[in-house]
Amino acid sequence: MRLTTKGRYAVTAMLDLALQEGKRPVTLQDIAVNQEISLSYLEQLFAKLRKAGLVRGTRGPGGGYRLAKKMDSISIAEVISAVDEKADMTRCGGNSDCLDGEKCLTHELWMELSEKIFEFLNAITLGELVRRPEVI
Amino acid sequence: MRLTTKGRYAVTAMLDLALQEGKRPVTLQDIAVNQEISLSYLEQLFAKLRKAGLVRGTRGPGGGYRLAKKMDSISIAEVISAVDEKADMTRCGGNSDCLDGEKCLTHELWMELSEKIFEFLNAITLGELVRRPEVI
DNA sequence: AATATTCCCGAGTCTTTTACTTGGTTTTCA
DNA sequence: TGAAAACCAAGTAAAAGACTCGGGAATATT
Repeated sequence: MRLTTKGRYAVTAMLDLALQEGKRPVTLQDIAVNQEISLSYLEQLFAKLRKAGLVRGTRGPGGGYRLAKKMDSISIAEVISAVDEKADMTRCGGNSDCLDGEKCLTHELWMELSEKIFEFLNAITLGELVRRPEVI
Repeated sequence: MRLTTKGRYAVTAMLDLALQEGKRPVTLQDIAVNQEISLSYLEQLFAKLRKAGLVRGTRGPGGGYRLAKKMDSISIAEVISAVDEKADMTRCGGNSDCLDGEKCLTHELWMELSEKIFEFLNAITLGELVRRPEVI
């Protein structure tokens, strides 16, 4: 579970969609201005979000993006892992027997922590975030 | 609160130190082999950890690094923020009035989430991680 | 039908961050 | 004295992040 600006862009954009839910679909142009980010880069992020089944785009004038699922069934972890290709952070691939058993103990600990972070972010939905306060 | 491989290296290394606490100090050479990372890069990370007052190094043969504080008073968040220079993830600097008030609402939401993540990682200490299971 | 608006797509480039390399110096133990 | 380690700094290579450009394809409005 990586947590970088890329993930932030995605989450913030999804929050934007969630906030406009029910109204007209949100255009990438709007979000681009909103977040001060390039349109084309956003398109690339949304291509991933779409592939992950999180958003649905409609073309033409008046078109834009909507959430593909209910905002309460979209977790933050889902959004983040949709956009960043997780490049095996452990290098020993979590097989937990890299060279010496002793030596990999710290890796194992990291994996555990990493899992907890995932669970944490997986337990928060867009819906909950939008319905503040007392998010968590 | 960024969460990247750099932070992972730092946390894993600190866990290593915590596990060896009481024994001889741990050399960077050991950690370098352990984590399959370059010695010099580790030195750079440890320079930051040292400046943050998290580790203490002793030179000469038989030397190495030890934790500078009790492992129970070192949080994961502390370790991570020691190594990565947080480059303003929001761009509006959290002043929450970037252009239009409405437009910055999503930023605000992100800030909130970000804070929660920090609190989460700040509540976990090296000590707790080492004394598994049931970390959290 | 024509046009403008939007999503969609891919290839390339610039920038920043990560990670490494090299070549040293200091301290300290044996 | 010599070796083992922390320290330090400057530069380079590799990867990821962010952007640019140039087009398509769908669709609502005129």
